[in-house]
Amino acid sequence: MMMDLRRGPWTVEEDRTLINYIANHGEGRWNSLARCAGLKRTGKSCRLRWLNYLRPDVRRGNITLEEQLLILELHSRWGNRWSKIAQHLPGRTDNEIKNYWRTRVQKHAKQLKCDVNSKQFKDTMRYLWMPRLVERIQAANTAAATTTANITVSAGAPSTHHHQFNNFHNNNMINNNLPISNIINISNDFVGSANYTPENSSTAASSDSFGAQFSPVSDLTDHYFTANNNPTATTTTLPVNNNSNTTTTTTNPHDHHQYFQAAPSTTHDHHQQVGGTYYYHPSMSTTYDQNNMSFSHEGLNIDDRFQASMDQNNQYWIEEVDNLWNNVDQDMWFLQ
DNA sequence: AAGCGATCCAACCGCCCCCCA
DNA sequence: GTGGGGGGCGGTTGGATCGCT
Repeated sequence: MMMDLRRGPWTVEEDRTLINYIANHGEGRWNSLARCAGLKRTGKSCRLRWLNYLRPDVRRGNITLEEQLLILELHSRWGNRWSKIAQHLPGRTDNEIKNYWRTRVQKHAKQLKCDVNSKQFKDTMRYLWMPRLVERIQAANTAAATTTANITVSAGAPSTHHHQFNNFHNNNMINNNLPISNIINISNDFVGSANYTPENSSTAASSDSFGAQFSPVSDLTDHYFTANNNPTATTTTLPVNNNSNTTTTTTNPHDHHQYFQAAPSTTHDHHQQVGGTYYYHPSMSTTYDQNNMSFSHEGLNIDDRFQASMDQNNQYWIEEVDNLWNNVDQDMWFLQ
């Protein structure tokens, strides 16, 4: 029997129903899940809503420089294998990466009047944009390293999302004035970061770097993300809904976190992780030596690195993420 | 302030593969 | 072996928002 199925945007009530159901019964078997939860949605719709939006470890906000670099690199290897690429960017969804690629990269290819699949364009990516990214990442980190202590977390890029569950994530990731140590500690999955250091950064786009290759993906990503298994409770304040200015102080987010962790995952891909919240910070964990094609770790521990770079980096990646794509003239010259 | 094109991104679609009865 | 359901994946759409004139 064909029951009337809802389509289009999810309501807060539907979200809540899905979240509660998954918290109690786990995910998977999406069609029966949709039925049993009383959602008038297809299983696919539920799956997508959960994986791309509601699951607690989904990471929102602008794509960082490091993430851009990784996306370019991985895409050059695997093409449009979005889910495969997403596996190497914790908290990012294939959908998000795909959207990023289409809106930024493909748009730029169009501006340059060349095919996104052409060798020309791929060379431009590898030999111009990627070194350019590396430079910017290094510049951001160099500036960040000069920043000193006692930093509290301030809003980086204001989220355009207003949904209560997004606010939940965003509040916990960057928008709360929590001490850094708390932010770090409520993570029990990943604190990911990276720092590419080209051998000769001031001429990274010059001929010296043209032949340089990045290390194999496994090397790259193994070094990108390091685990932090030190969960600690904290408290936060959540907006009640998008149309209201009222807020409510809930149980700590880590309780919520544990709540989600109760639900076992039954999927088999990169979405396997149900529990956990990513607290990623894009800075200064690992240094990539392009000449030796190897990585090395900085001596600082993760808290120090995080503290030292937080403020600066927030500023930098807002300003510089867009600049990557704004040198059309230079790119044109390169193409010729 | 209004109109309008550009941009973003959540959600959907269709195809395909895998697994199990 | 095979048919059907579940689910993964890449491509596309459409509504909301942005930003420029």
